[in-house]
Amino acid sequence: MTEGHRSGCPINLSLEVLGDRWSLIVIRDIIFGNRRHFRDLMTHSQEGIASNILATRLKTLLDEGIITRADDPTHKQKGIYSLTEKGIELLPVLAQLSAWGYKYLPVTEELGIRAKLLADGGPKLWAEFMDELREMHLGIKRKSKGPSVFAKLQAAYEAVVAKQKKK
Amino acid sequence: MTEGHRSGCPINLSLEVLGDRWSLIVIRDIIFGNRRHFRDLMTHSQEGIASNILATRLKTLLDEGIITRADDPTHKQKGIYSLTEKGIELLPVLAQLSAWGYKYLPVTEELGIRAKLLADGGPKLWAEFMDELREMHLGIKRKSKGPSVFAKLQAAYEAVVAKQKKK
DNA sequence: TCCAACTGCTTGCATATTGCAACTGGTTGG
DNA sequence: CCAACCAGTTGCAATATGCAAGCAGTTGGA
Repeated sequence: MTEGHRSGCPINLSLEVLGDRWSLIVIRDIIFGNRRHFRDLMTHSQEGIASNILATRLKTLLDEGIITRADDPTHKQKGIYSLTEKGIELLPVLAQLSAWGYKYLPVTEELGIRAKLLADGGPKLWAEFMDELREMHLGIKRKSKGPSVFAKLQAAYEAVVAKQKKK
Repeated sequence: MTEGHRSGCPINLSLEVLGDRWSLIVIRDIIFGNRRHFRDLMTHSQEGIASNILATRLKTLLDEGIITRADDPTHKQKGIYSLTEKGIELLPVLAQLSAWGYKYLPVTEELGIRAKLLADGGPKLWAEFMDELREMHLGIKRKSKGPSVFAKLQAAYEAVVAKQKKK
């Protein structure tokens, strides 16, 4: 039942899967940056993840059923990584974690804006975003209600960056 | 501003503090098990944390202002660890993480019951619990509304354990 | 008064993980 | 045909983890 696990506690089991400095960073970039390829995740990472670490993380996320990998029809070597429902439901975890970080840690303005919008929007906004993720990653159509949460978060980020450049 | 940090992203900064296999386990035991002493945290841990690891984690949690340490008047060597407001506000993070683990990982019944109750109760229950934690750790009185969330979670856990023994 | 048990840790050492940089084998488009 | 791009792999040094034992002090009971 609990073979190989330290305990059957849900928090512990979650930490055994996600409790390191990189796994949730990868999930974050897939969700908020819509990065779907290996190179994309590696080179556009704010934190500069090393290729071997990215490779091992993607492997364990695959093994855990948090993401899937499909061949990209446009390029024989490219793989497309997608979130599963299990992966999509990590959004509330990321949202709470980012809300806490936003409140208590030295967040930069441009990288904090998404956290602020997510925290202000609350669970209702998260659910809407998760529906968009289901469309993007699982192909499940949703009733579109105007501009997507994804687009709004992205636009807010870019607006802050543009404002900073003017200074 | 961001000295020594990989990036100013709130998720990243949170992971730099909490992103390992043990930090949130310690917070969990303080919150849900009300373990306040070193030995208490060490010997009653479900996962069997080693003393050196516990010591380094407590030190970084102190440095980060997530917990505080006070001398125990009943024993010159004992220290009492308490949560700060910053630590108490990790409850929603733990709640989301445990909800995810409860849904997707091989949780045992007795250790999953708290996750279930927390998930069912939602943010309103979490807020109530956080008020109790403020009373227990910060000495901030609250208007008591009958049995505490802490007690209810503990009772539910013990009921499951008792039921299992009968079998 | 003495001693066993308990207190919060520290130390030494083996093993595992991380992080960096270079490299591999293959694909693609011009 | 070749430079640029693709998803990783490999080797190696530095760091972190995990285990067991030990330490200096405190406490409570006989």
